[in-house]
Amino acid sequence: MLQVSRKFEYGLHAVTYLATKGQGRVVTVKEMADDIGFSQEFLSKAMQSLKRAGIASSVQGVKGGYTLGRATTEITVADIALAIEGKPHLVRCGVKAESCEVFSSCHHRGYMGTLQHKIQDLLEDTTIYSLLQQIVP
Amino acid sequence: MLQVSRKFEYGLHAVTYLATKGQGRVVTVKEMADDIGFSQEFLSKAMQSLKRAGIASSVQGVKGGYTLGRATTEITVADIALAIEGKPHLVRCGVKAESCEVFSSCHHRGYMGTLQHKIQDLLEDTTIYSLLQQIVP
DNA sequence: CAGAGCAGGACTGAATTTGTCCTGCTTAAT
DNA sequence: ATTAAGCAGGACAAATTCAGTCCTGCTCTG
Ligand code: FES
Ligand code: FES
Repeated sequence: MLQVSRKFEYGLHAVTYLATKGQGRVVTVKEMADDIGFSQEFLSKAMQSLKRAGIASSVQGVKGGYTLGRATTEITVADIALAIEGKPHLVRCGVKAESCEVFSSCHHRGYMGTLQHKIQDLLEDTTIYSLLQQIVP
Repeated sequence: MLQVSRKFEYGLHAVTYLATKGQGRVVTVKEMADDIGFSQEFLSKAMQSLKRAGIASSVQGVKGGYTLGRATTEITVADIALAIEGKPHLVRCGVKAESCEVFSSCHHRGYMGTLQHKIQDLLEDTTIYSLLQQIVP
């Protein structure tokens, strides 16, 4: 259906939220969830993915929580998508060739590949920094 | 997961298939399905969607089948996507606002909107004609 | 050492996708 | 007129994916 996953939306919200809080500030999942209006458990999953990708970094124990792992100019929307949804596969043969019954006779595999690339480029062109700039106050 | 639906793949295959057969030629679903290697029943669904959108036109009765509804230069990938998957909704609030719990506090709705537009533009930029040109013989 | 909070696996329910089936309608050919 | 090929489309079933919950363990502060 060419729709972004909910987990990705959670992640993007979380990152912009952290960004507005400033780099140093450690924020707990509960605080974020309450503040934004998400399910705490599920947001936690998204944060874990972001952490593994280095986009967020975590502090454990009491007084723990999450911060951004790097500057907002160094985080693109593509990074978040990759962290949360994994490598994109616009078509099935992207994940494994056998999933396309007609692999050998396929005429548009090449096009779909470049299309995916172009979409990827769109996502890479937007950093969190520039995303925040776009907000009208 | 930002992946195109199988039905769309079926439809795209079908359109390029019809295109290579020439405008006048009426092709039956069975022929297409056998030839390409798809499930006849399911391909039939895709064809019905294409028909409703005017991309394909059908001939009923014995000796019936499908033809392209208009010239290959007048069919874009976006048309096929629209016919088969309906209007695209990259984010949920695109379909209805209530599906976003945080509609009022959302920072990236604007961006997602323009992103969707850009993707749409990519799809509109490719006609079936130009797609067929790209095939290396 | 108690408790706040992250890490992550397992699991469940919901939603969507994918595919099949069946019935009816249209028309060419006999 | 009858038959059969083929489209139209609704209903349904299976499979897959997504969304969300639960539970257990680990880490650190006070
Ligand atoms: S082989 Fe995958 S789209 Fe054709
Ligand atoms: S309101 Fe829909 S993405 Fe924010």
